[in-house]
Amino acid sequence: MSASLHAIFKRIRAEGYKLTRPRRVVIEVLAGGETHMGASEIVAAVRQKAPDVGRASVYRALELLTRLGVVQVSAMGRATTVYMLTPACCHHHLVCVECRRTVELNECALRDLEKSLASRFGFQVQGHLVEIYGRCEACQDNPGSAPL
Amino acid sequence: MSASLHAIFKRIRAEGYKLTRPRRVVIEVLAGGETHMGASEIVAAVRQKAPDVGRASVYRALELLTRLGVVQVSAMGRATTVYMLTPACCHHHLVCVECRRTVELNECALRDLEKSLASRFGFQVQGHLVEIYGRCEACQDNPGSAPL
DNA sequence: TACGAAGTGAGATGTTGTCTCAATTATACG
DNA sequence: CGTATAATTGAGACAACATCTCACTTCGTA
Repeated sequence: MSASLHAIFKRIRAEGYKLTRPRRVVIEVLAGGETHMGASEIVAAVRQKAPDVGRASVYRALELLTRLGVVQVSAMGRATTVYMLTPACCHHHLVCVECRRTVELNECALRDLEKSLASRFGFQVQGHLVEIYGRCEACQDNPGSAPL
Repeated sequence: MSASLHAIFKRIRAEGYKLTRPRRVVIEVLAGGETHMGASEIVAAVRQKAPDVGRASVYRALELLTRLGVVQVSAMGRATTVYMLTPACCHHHLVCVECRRTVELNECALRDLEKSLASRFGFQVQGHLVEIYGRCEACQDNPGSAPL
């Protein structure tokens, strides 16, 4: 699914950051849980594995991991941010704007684009996220019935 | 840039929703401001044009407009959601994870994919958003110096 | 023009994210 | 293998962001 935990740990050290308990546990939680989790879910899961880890450290870990490209943040088409480990291979989301149900795709239309960006803008690409918004089959008939 | 305001207003009525003052002003603000705005910016701008509009109505309008595909929400690679009018044509973001500076692209690698999704999943595509994460040229040398 | 449903404003409430600072800990080095 | 030290942490205050409730207003229809 994504890079092995070991590889991620190594990466953190290689970038000059310490591999601390909060960081380790956050990564483990993200790797073991749903494909994408809300902040509160992550905090809860982390504190179940390691009750002495503070909330702030979870956010700080997510911040760092996002900067390193290990974690991606998405609004999933609404004003609720979710976090996920950056998938090793390309990964698109089909997000229903009514019910928020999500289909994950494993195809990629962007490999070539990504390469050209590096040379044209001097941009160091870490990964990308594609979100396609619309209504899933179920919600085309009864819009406005979103569960949340 | 995006569909004309008039077309959006028509669309709201066509979907059976009322074209109210808060909704009109939110759309005008999004059309007139930066390409993407934070929630608080939008609220401030709306209240400048129409001081009697409540905060909740701004959020409600954004919610509706998102469901209609008129507005898109993005986390811009971090835990801060921004809102923008859905661009008429394809629109990619290059988001720097260090400083959050953003480059906008006007090319599209997804037209074909989008079509095939409609038939394969019965998904009614409204639009898509591509976010490519990495470090911009300036931030490759001094990571960790993000302004926010 | 009057009616009814949809939408609204205000502010309480809930959630999410950030900050500060003394105490702790991971790593490099002797 | 200890020790120095700079990075990191935990707790909880704080701030920002988002949602909810409910009495009142307004849009669109007839």
